[in-house]
Order: sequence, then structure tokens, then C-alpha cells
Amino acid sequence: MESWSISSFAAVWDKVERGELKVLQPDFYGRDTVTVARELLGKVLVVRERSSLAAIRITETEAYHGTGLGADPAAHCARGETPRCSIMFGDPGFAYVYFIYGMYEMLNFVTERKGYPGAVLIRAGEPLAGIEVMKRRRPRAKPGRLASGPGVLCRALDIRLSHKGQALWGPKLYVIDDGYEPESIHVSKRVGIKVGQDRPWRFFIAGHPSVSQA
DNA sequence: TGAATGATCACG
DNA sequence: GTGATCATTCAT
Repeated sequence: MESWSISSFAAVWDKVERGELKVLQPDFYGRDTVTVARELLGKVLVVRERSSLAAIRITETEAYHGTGLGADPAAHCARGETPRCSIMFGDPGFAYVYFIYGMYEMLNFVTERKGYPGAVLIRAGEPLAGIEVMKRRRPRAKPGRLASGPGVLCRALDIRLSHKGQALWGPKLYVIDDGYEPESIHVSKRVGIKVGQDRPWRFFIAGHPSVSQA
């Protein structure tokens, strides 16, 4: 679809210092989870490698938040703070990564104010940079769908459990606003959950080839 | 439609 | 300690 000409981290940082790219700060995440999920569409996730980087443009997200009676039952935090989800109760702007189905990592961004739990699941993205290394990690995937799904997105970007707790403004993970504005954002029920289907908290860029469906 | 595959959590 | 569950993926 669209290519990102930047292929080295030095080039990214140069543009950040010149104000052409903006690294999202914790205040972006420290708001209502559903709003953050919607506004993350079109932002660029950069994973810093040794001397290069891998990057995707976020095209599909889901919101999970709340705890206690009446809270979103699909959220890990719904039944209170446990070792796995305690980071959701903490400061916003950090990665919440968990392992599921014995096979896949899932990448989330912690939202809301400290004390109230929330996170946005990053479900899909359009490959922008580091495409060769992503292909090596997912040799059977079609080029435009290297990160089309929350599990394979982590595979393509080599996001591991060890990334849990990483800040989203560096030095390993960066979420960047490069000025791109999605043309049309659609909303739907969340995918792959058995409860909480009444909440329309999935957001995606309409018609984008990296998204599973409309 | 179901197998793969293991961390997590609610029990006791 | 144990068993059910799970915000998935891919091949059948």
C-alpha cells in the first residue's frame, strides 16, 4: 500500500529531533481506553533492532478496561489485580505482553490513570520497514499481511514476554505520530472472546488490506 | 473444524 | 498441586 522510506533508527531519530515525527508520550495513553484505541489507528509502532528497525502502521485495535462488578468481563483486569495483569493497573504508556494458547504473544498498550486498569490490544498493522526481517520470521505470510493478527504481529516484530513493561517512548519500543490520518475508521464487536460481546470496542481502518475483515 | 501447546488462575 | 480456560493460527 504505502511505504515508509525510513529504514534506520538514526533516520527516525533525526526526524523526531527536527519535529517531523512525534513520539507519543504517556499523556496520550493516560485517557479513556476506547478513545486511545481509536486514536492509535494510523500510528506507527517501531521496534528497535540492533542497527535497524521494524515498523508497522497500526490498522486494528481493541479496548479492554475496567474491574469489579459490571466491568468488561473480557478484560483480564475484570476480576481484580493478578500477577499477570497488574501492569494494567499501573501507569499508562507501557507494553502489556502476555502469552496465550501455548503459542502466541499478544501486545497491548496500558491506558488510563494509575489505579484504574485498561489496555489496548494491537491486532494488526501494515508493514512499513524491516520487511525483509519480518518475512524471514514469517516466510509463509503474504507480504502485506505479515502482521495481520495479534499473534502473528508479535511474531513478525519479535515481540516477546520480555517486552512486558517496556515504555512506549523508547528505548526499545516507540509509537510515533507521522501525521497520517486514516480515511475511514470502522467499529465492531471484539474478536475471539466469548463474553463482553455487547461492547463495540474493536476499531480498524476500513478496507485496509492488513485487517482481517469488515 | 480441530489440533497445537503452555501460562495463568480459581479452586481446594 | 490440579484442571479448565484461553483477547490465536493454520492446515484439514
